[in-house]
Amino acid sequence: MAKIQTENNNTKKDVIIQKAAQLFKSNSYTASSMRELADLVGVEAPSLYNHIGSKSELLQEICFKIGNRFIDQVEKIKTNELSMAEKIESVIRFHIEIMAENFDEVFVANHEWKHLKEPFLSEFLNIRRNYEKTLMGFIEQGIEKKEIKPVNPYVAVLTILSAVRGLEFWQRNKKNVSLQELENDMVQQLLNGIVK
Amino acid sequence: MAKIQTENNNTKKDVIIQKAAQLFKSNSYTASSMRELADLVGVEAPSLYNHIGSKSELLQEICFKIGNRFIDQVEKIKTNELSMAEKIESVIRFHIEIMAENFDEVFVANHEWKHLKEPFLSEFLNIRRNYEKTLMGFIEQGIEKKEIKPVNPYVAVLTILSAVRGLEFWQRNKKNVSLQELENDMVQQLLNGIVK
DNA sequence: TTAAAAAACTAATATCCGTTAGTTTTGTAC
DNA sequence: GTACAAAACTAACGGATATTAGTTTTTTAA
Repeated sequence: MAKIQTENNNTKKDVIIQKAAQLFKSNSYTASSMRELADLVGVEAPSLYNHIGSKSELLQEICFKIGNRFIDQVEKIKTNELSMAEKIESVIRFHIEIMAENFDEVFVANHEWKHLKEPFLSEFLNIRRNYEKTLMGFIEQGIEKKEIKPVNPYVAVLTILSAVRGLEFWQRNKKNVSLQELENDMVQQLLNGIVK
Repeated sequence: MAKIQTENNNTKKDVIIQKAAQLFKSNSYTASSMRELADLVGVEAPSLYNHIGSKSELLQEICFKIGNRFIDQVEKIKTNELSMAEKIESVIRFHIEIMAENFDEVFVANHEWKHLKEPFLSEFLNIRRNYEKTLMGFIEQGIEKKEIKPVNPYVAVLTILSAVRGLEFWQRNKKNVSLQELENDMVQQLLNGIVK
């Protein structure tokens, strides 16, 4: 009889969620079946339900785990004493770092949130909207303090968030670019541009 | 008996494809059913097959229509006589414009290409890889000519393409920002940065 | 050793999916 | 008007889906 293998302090539910993120990333949420997930976990499909409530619960866990991670980080930055330009730089850097550490989950949260069921969908969108408002606040204050050019804060936040999302396409194992180089170059371009 | 309504020079197939893009965008490709599409078109599901071959053919048409549109534009830019910095600016601008004109199709091509079947999947990835190489060439030549800072071309292209993709989240009808303002601000940030 | 709880299993359910077959209605050309 | 083609329809197929019910095996704790 097969058994779910856990490591460290992970519960069996944690293992299922991690494998779900891996599966949902490579095959999308709706096209992934619980049977495929069970194969990946090494167990029959109905056995999964001893540990989880439903397929959509898996998506919820992934999306909110990642959502909360971003919120925690930005709250820390809110209360520290950096200049606004430095705060924005910090945001770009932790985005890249969270993505590098939780590649599958971030990918799934970014791509599959629309399949969340109510009330989770509304809650997720609400969290995201508030997060964006916080970042827009950084830009606005930076403009007031003459650290930042007088750009449209909405466009600046949209540009930054979209750019860091592009890491999804970064081929981790191809020796093209190291994460460190990528992070530095992206920060440079978004803050200072590429034209001489 | 219901009938598919066409306008201008559109064939009925064109109508189906356009509605499919709309549906796939709001609900993703795999979660969209041919019955839902039929409802949207105003006809019974089997009737669709008088005009199309299969569900996956719809995805192919959408992805390659958009893919070819980008290729055509970049080919024009390749052979004109702008500076490299101006070429890059042109690329950013036509990306934004194509997205604005073909919102649904671009969204679907960006998000659902992974559900293309072979050999179309390989062909699509090949097209995209070549497209990115062309853009990296612009950056490299710009660096040689001292128009562009000595950045990593791969990172620069990744940043630019990801940033313009962010238009997906732009709320067209909310009076936040006009397309013109958005385009100008994004070009400014990607080329010249936001920090004073 | 034994009783209870946890976690696996098999079998099955109702539902939905893309698509085909076969038929009927609608539009077109003489 | 009549013949033909285009495009709609209804009915149905085989297969996949998430999940439940009920049972058996394994682990845990005394």
